[in-house]
Amino acid sequence: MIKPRSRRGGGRPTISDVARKAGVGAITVSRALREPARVSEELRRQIQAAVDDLGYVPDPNARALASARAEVFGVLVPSLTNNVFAEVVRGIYDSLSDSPFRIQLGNTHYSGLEEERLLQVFGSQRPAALIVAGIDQTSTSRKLLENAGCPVVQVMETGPDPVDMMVGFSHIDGGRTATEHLIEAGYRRIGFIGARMDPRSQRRLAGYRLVMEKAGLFDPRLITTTPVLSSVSLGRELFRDALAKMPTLDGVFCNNDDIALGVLFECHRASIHVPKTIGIVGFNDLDMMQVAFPSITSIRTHRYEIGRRAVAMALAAISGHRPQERVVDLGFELKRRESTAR
Amino acid sequence: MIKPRSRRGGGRPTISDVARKAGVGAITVSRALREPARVSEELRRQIQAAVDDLGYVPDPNARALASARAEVFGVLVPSLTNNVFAEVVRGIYDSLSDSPFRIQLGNTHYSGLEEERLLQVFGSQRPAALIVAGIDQTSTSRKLLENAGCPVVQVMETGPDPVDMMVGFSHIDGGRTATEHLIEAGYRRIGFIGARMDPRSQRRLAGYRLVMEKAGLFDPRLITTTPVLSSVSLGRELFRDALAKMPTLDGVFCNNDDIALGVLFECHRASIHVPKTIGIVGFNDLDMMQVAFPSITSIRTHRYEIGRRAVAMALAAISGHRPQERVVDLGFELKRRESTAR
DNA sequence: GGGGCAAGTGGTAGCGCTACCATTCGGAGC
DNA sequence: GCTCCGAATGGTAGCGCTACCACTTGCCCC
Repeated sequence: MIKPRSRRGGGRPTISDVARKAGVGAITVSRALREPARVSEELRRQIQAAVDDLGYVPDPNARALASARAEVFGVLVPSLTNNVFAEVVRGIYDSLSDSPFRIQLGNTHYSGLEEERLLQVFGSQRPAALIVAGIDQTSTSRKLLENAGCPVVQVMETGPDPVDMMVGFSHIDGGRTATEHLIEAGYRRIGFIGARMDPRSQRRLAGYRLVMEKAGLFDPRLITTTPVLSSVSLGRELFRDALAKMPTLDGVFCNNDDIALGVLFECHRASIHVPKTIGIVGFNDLDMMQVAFPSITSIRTHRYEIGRRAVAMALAAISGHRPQERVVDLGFELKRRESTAR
Repeated sequence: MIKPRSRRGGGRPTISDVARKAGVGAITVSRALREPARVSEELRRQIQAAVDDLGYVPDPNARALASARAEVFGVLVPSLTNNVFAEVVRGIYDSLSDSPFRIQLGNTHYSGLEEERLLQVFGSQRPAALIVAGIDQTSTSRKLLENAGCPVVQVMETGPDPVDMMVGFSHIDGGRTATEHLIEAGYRRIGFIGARMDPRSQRRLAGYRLVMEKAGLFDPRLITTTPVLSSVSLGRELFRDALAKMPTLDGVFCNNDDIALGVLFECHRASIHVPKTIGIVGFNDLDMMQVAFPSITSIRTHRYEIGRRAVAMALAAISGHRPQERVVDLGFELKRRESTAR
């Protein structure tokens, strides 16, 4: 006694239903869907008709199992709410929206261990590509990436030793540029304020320090940081700390724009004139920086473009045309605004 | 001639490798992994040892195919960069990080058509649950949700007719509360400024209108909206438009906090005193509202909690304990601040 | 005019896992 | 002592798809 079909499947049409209806073999349907060029015009039309008629949608799980490759991009970012990564992710989504690839997004919470765990999980799906934020993976993570058997793109930063490919920019140079700008604008007692000091923030700080030392302006008491997650209100508090520690402060380079905004608000509240008494430079150049009053000088980074480029490189690699340049530096731009126009 | 194993598989250990090593049947391994209670202590230990030894990780695709159910939560939001949805998504991620469920995140770009397309794609995976933003699905989307064969949670809003479950709050009431507050604070020529007027913004506007009409203060020229995506700089522009149209404006209820911040900055720039000349109320209560100078009155919404609750309800439904309350209203809170303290 | 070759099509045999149904075995119940 | 039952385990047969290898044409080339 044989139950005819769909004992478990829930009765959705399968590829054989389509094949039967179109009067062809199942493989031909499979091919028509994946490599239309290899199927004759005629059959393609018949098959398409059958597909439309039955409302057939291929089962991605069966597909992944049979081909040992899932049409999934694994994406690992340290935060979902940080606008910076949200923009990168948006770039990735927009670039993949017309492709068959799905996206598996993971949140590492800035934790190397969490990253390892997620890479393990993602790897078990045999993804088509992996995009990970940062270049400071643990050695375990690095090994997982190297053995993933798919293109890997590290994003947000550039560095000397890519697992596979990289798209980003130099955070040291960003920190350097911001600090040089403050010095050129005439500021001398320039503080660094930073929250959630992840490796990228550390490098911005390193850039700041290089420039300050070279100018003979460095003083460790100018630096105010915390591992706490960044926010506008934290920016305000850190600025107050910095000022208490160093009342002669005349400028600040902030870790990011949230902090910069917090500094600006505190200046308003305490009637500290910006840019006369204090100059402010942010990092990332969120939309609101140009609207703020006074508008805030910031380092514009190309987050959305990083996402797009990462996908483009991964897709190229998947189709066998691995790009010449394994490391792409998208740079950044200093946006001079009122907050440093002394 | 038989090639022994892993013709395509890439040589990763499979469940039969584990079974052989542990000296048990493959099913027993499967059970030990999924329902440990049904396997004896003894075998469980042996199996665990074999798993650890081989570094076995189950293949989620094979699992999904065999069980006709993927361990995936499909999540559909209209924007990835809007902090409001980012917070909801973060709540969802945090709630699922210790579960076997993966997350498939889709970006509908506020488009009903895009939502339909994504529901189609997500549905083809047989997800364990679906979480979608909003309650205004197209009839096609609604049908797809109803036939998804899994728990469905609509989030961000409450309404009378859930597909399955709902977690959110009433945007009409939010708009009403914000407007009432402005009137109570002594403002009369109260404008509404809104960007990207999605259904939720429309309902906030409806709440505003109800209250204004009831108070005999309504005037259509008080309303300034645009379908353009919201941003701080757009808030500034819209406020200028509103003021040009209606110079006697003495208060604004903003669609969201970005717009409110743009209004505040423009007030600074134009030396319009807040709250004396203009009162400002935002919506969502982002962290920066309380730091702004002057701090901005806003309607605090519980985005993160909405994400967590949605997952909790879905998980309960999956395990067969569908919650009594199908519609959960998490409410909101008016945060009175300096921007309306006349 | 026969071999060679490419294009088009199909059959078979899995991919790695779990649903479904045995099967075994020890102990409770009469 | 026998039946009955539940707990523990295993075998078989797929889930829906694609890799791999035929096989059939038609046509070009020498």
